[in-house]
Amino acid sequence: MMKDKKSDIVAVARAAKVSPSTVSRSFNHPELVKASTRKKIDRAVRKLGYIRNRAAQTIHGIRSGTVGLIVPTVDNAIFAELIQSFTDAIERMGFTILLASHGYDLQREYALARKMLEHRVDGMALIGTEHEAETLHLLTRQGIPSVLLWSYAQETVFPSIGADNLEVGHLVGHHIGQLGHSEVAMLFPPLTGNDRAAHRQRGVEDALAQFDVRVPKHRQLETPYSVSDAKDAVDRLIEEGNAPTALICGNDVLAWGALHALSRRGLRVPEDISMTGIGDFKGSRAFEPALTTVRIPANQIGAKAAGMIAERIIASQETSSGELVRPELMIRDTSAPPR
Amino acid sequence: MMKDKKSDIVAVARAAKVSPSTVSRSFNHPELVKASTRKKIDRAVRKLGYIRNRAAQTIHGIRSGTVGLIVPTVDNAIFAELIQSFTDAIERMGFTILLASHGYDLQREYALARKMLEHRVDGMALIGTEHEAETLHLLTRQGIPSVLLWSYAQETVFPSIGADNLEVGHLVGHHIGQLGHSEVAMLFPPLTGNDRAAHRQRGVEDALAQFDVRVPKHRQLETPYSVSDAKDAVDRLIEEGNAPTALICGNDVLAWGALHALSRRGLRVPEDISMTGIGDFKGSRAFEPALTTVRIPANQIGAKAAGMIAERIIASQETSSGELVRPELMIRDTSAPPR
DNA sequence: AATAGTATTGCAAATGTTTTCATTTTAATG
DNA sequence: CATTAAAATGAAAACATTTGCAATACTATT
Repeated sequence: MMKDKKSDIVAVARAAKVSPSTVSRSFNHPELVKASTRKKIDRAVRKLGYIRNRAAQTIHGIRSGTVGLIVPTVDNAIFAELIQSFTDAIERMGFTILLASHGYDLQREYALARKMLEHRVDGMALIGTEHEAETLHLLTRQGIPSVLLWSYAQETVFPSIGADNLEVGHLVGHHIGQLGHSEVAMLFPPLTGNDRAAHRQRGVEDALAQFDVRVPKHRQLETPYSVSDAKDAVDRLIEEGNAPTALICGNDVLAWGALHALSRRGLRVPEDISMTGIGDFKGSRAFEPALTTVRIPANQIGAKAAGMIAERIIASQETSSGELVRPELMIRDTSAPPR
Repeated sequence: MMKDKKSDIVAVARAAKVSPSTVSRSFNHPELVKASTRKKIDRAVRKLGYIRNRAAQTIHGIRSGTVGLIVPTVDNAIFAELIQSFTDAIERMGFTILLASHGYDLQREYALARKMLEHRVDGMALIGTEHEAETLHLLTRQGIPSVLLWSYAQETVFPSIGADNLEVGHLVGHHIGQLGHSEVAMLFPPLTGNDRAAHRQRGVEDALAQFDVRVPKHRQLETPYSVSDAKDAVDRLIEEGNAPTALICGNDVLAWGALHALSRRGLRVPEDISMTGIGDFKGSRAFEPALTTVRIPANQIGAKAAGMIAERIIASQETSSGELVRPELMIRDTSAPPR
């Protein structure tokens, strides 16, 4: 309103009758300034409504206090949980998050990473291990502490923390194979630019192959991550009379859609068709019937990644080379032997 | 790696054999520098891997190019869609988003807002109309263009864009009342610090009152936004033999959980119990049975809000005083007259 | 070829902090 | 009360840019 004049550190200094240096110190090294002056300064700050300008600090090579997080999409149960836990943890360490999403377009991811670098983020977190060489190169060249979330791989430039999606896929493939299914269908999202999905699918196929099970082309469904698209796709599959005895879904969201389709068609799960998801998102356990899926602990991954990146930022430690999080097969009510 | 020396604008200038001023200009006012010099500069930039430092620009009163977005939580279908559309739109306008979540704690919201101001965000977006006076005061005093998303109210300090949640609640209440239900239960999230939920519930009660329907205490369920909590709560309600003929849920997530509970209990929807949600999240239409709910167009709200805030930032326009988005009752398969 | 006008460029000041170093104040010691 | 050490403060340089103004280099015109 009125006191909008200008609130820089010198205005505060003037109001408190001290020098700007002292004001600065009272913020950054309070132990170096006398308690009484600190009090004066605090009063002036309050009176003027002064707010520190991090941009001006950042210019001094001081950390900006921000961490960039680039995800494929926010609007998806998968990443929502991950984003939440990551931001919570990173925030607790005093950082603020710069968020952007690229819609599974890795070129776009590069552009976004650049933009974040312009903002001088102290660290970067990306989803998955597959990225443009350009992007990775940019990050290493600028020496930005970075981590890759959600999937794990050994040979990555940056530490990755997450599950091995081949193993994840293997888990469900093996489960279904072992139950004795031979008529299997798969429902996955588009694989390009999505190492998670690609590896999972391969894992499933490899595991199934051990049981001499092949999934024919016409039973390999592909839809975006969307309940209704998944529902429609499965609905069509059933209508065509191609119903398998087991349907393996690339993630829980797709499985939910598929479950709805079967429900509408009057097919019983798991009696008529077995179904598996991947992710164990919130809600999958509560689904009726409870979904058999693979648990990938997003919370844990987010929190650990945050800790790891903060560590790398603060201590410049090159230490940890990532962490493999083990997925867990959650056998619930949607999978059973074929009749 | 090696070329890590230091890449400031003067290094670029040196490499291109021009003055720093010219380099700066070639970024900010390219039309003022000769094409050939621009080319030289570009080459130097590329060679050195120079990345602009927005912090240093921001110090000149130039916009930081960031917008703060503070939400109650990310990990929720409700906000996920909103965040996605808002960030997409705001990004398209050249801004980057600073994201934080306060977990329905408005004191925390204040602290987060402050932190964002330290980063000199160009604008702020908050969810809902209920906030600490402190927060609002802070924002106005600093003259930060701000908008309130998701719910609409007239008397707000900042323009709000969203639905009138009284109306939203009224819509479902009226629908259920008109169908002839008198044994009604409600399932809502905690109301404190959540104007959306509070208004909706009041709207429902008001509408029901017109049909002389009262919802007794023991049929007013409260759980956090969680499918499984909702499921458990409804499960308990049924078990106690208090089954109503209609269950009004504060949002779709809760309705999903409730639907699962009924499914498990073998109750048929809508034959035995009618059910309504609020929000029309992705997946509600595909649910089996398809959920009767109130559509609040998150995409639209997010995009419009982004436009509005960008406008206020760029043109300093005080113009638009917000926008009321009309909710739409989506009657689908979960509501019917009581038997 | 000289002139005027315009297009480019550079210089230097300014932006809001932090930090090093020097100076002043305060407290402790003899 | 003088002396010394420690504590507190201030002055000025530094950080990476932008920008107003002045200087220089072109271009077209006569």
